[in-house]
Amino acid sequence: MSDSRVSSVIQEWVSSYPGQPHSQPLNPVASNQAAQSSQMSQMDMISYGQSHTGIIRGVTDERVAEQMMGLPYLSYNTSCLSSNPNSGSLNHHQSHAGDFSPFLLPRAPVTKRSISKDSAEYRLRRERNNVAVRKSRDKARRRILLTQQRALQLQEENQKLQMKIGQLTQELDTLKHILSQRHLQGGEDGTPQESAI
Amino acid sequence: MSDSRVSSVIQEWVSSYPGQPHSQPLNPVASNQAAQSSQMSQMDMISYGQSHTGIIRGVTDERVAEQMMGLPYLSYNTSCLSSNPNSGSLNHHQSHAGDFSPFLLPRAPVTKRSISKDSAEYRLRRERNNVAVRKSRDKARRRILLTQQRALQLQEENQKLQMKIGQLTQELDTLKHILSQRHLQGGEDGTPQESAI
DNA sequence: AAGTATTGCGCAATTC
DNA sequence: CGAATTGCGCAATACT
Repeated sequence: MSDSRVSSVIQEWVSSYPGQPHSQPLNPVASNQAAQSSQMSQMDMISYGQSHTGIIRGVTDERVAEQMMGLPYLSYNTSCLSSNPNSGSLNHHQSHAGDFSPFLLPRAPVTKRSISKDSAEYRLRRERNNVAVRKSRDKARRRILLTQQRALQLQEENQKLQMKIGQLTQELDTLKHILSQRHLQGGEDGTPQESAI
Repeated sequence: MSDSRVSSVIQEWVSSYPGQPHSQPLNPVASNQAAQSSQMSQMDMISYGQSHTGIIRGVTDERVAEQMMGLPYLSYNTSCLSSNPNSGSLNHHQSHAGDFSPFLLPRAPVTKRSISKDSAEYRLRRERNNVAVRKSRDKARRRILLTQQRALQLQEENQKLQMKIGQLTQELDTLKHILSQRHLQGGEDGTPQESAI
């Protein structure tokens, strides 16, 4: 019956959850300055490595500052400008970190690799990532949908099972009753049969 | 037992789905040029309507502009959306252009209220929206989580129920068998009780 | 080391 | 008008 249908859905659902997607987000990291693209555009450069504090920010931008402002909703720790690896207390691989002593000067930019936003390579990367993002989100949407459907089906199935259990239980009680009656009757009087289940 | 726990979870889950969130997405609208903030920043202005060819601002009337805003003009063009995961798609930026209904032409500077991105009001709006967005997403995340938990619990419960049905069925078969035996045998031997089931 | 997959974020358009 | 949603691109990460 519907079993086959359910099964298939479940299967799809299961396939949506391979082991573990990745690892739990748990990443409250402050990658806040993301949207700063608007201002960033002025710099037209982003450093892929640790573009540290001073470097990027601190540049003439009001918008950023404003964004840093109060967040009524779950305040964020806007304070540090991203790039700070240990921010969220994440284990991440802070890999290369000790290089610069506690005081790194904004200069000595260990600049990993600055890429011009005009660079063809940059655009290529961006476009690829955008594609990946869309793909990933579609996937997520489908997964969520499947989970919802799965939940609904399980709920239905559950009700049916409960119902069945109710029937079986009742039937069982009846039989037990009948049996006990007969047992008592052994050879004595003859009580009615109660054929009705 | 666990019932109470399940119930509570279910309740939470249910509360996460008030009737309908809003309405189905279905909105493939081309809001693509969103990220252009980098470029936009140069203009420092955004037109809420469709800026377009030459004519853009020139009108300052907010009210009128806002009314126009809600019009579903260029809503449909990138119909590529629906269910189509086509990751590799390059669909998406083709923008809105030339397809308007017979009436209403681009000519009337349908210009919307242009708001300076420097404007305090703008920043205020943005910040509020950002807060709302975060809130909304948190909510969504929680909802998804609840759905997953719900599905898992239902699954467990299901297994238990199946198991129980198996037991009951077996017990029932046994009793039926016993009963049939007695029926046939009348009142002779005493078949073992098989109390153990 | 390089490429893809995820995730949080802000923007802007829409919906309520 | 204002809050809630949603699709999108960006950048930082996580994973391969």
